[in-house]
Amino acid sequence: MEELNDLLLQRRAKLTEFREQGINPFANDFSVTHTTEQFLAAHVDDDVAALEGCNTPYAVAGRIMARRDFGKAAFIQLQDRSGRTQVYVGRDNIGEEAFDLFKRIDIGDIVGCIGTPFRTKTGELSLRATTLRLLTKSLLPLPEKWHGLTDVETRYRQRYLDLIVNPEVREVFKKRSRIVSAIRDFMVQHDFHEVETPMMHPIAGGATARPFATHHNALDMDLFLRIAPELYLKRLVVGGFDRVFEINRNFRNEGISIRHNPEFTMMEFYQAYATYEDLMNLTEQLIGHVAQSVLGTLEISYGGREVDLRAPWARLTVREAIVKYGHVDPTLLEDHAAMVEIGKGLGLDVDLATGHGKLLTEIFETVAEPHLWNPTFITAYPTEVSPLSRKNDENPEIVDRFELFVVGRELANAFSELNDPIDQKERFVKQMVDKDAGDDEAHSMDEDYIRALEYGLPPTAGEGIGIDRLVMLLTDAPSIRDVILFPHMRPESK
RNA sequence: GAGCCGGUAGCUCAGUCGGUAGAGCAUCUGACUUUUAAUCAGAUGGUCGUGGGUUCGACCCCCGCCCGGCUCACCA
Repeated sequence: MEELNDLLLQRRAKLTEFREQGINPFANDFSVTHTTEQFLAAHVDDDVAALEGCNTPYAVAGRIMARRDFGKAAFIQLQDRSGRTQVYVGRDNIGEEAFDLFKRIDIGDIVGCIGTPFRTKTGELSLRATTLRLLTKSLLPLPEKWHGLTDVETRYRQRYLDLIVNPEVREVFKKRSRIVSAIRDFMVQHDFHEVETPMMHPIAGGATARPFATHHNALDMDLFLRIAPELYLKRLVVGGFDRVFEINRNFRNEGISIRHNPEFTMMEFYQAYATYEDLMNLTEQLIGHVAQSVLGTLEISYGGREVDLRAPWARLTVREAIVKYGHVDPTLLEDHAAMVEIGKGLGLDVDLATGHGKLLTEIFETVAEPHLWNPTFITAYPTEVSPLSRKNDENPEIVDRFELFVVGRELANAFSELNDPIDQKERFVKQMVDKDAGDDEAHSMDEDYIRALEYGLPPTAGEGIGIDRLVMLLTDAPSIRDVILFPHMRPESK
């Protein structure tokens, strides 16, 4: 048996009372004509006198967020998807019977009001209700009006409550929606074709990460939630979709942090007959377009610091960044023993057996990444850490790849694709060796992908952009949980 | 997975050398027909995350566990 405290019992008692009086506490027959925003916008310029004779009826509906009672009249704040408006409820206007009902209506209840506009003594445009109906009885009390709901655990677990009481949270998610729309608009304008590829993969490929495993009963086969759509999207380029993109979830069975959620949203796109350098230009334009259309500016603020998104963005190689931010003597960059010592000095778990490319990457991440505040493209990644990238024509030790960093975080990863099926097969084979040696993040062999490459993948560049992180940047959110409606949580303890 | 911090009324928070828990808002009762965190008077409301231990006595001290936050590790 569920235990109910006084607050809950009182509301249930009112529910029963309403039913006994023939009032449906979950009515579904109220027609709304306007949002609160439309109502306010219609009369924003009208003064007291102009509204005097205004008999235009407005029917609005929403949740009661506050009420201020004066015996035979009251003001309530009605909240709908567009915002809030104040409604004046007077006994003389709605009648005695309706007013009796109104007196038993709680904050949190959802009501429908029909009325006409007027301005109060203090000048606030309000709705004078002539009809007020209960549409949904709320059985749980809302958080306090002044401090609201701040407990982060409750905010994430009961996002509906967070959304009811915290308008800035609603704004973040509205903005997230506009950001995704702006991205789609941009991609479609640039002749990219949107697709959806499998979320359940027999082989988890396209990235190095531990997957979630699941099982298909009827087929009696193991499947993995995808860690990246990459290999499917490139199959589509083979198929002739020269420009494709997908915005969807990836799943990685790894740690949770302020910037990692087990499921996260990524846009991946592929453009045939383009190089990673073309994608740097496209990325500047894309993020510029999104920021401009959603925020109206390219000069934004994150965590109290200015971020300048205006193109062109800085471009540095991994080695240049190490020299610039790590103050490393450039003549030592290729001296493995010296660099191992520098790595150890930084507290990295490296030794002489560590590959030079991996070593440089780790040093870069430690000394440079946190300083890359304004958008910066980092290029010339070691081949060793880039199994799917095309080797640079002049220097096979590096690949044609960039990563984009903003506010000290990786936001995008892109490269000219490896389209030589023989080279690709060799790299898969090497990964299989690593896997057998115990590296459970190593790539698996994907025979069908090799077959697709054998038909011929045109020269192509591809990129992945972390949508959650982009939203964090553009909404000034400190944690990825603030931009994911239902972030992953352990089950509530009973 | 490790370290640090936290969990007290519906919400936001106090609290004590270890002596049986308090405020504001919400709720309930009453007053009030132009308020803006309305106001005034009164009242109700708690297994102090959970399970042990120490103690005459534990919200407080000790141990285990659960949940969360931050940092680190893995990674995007």
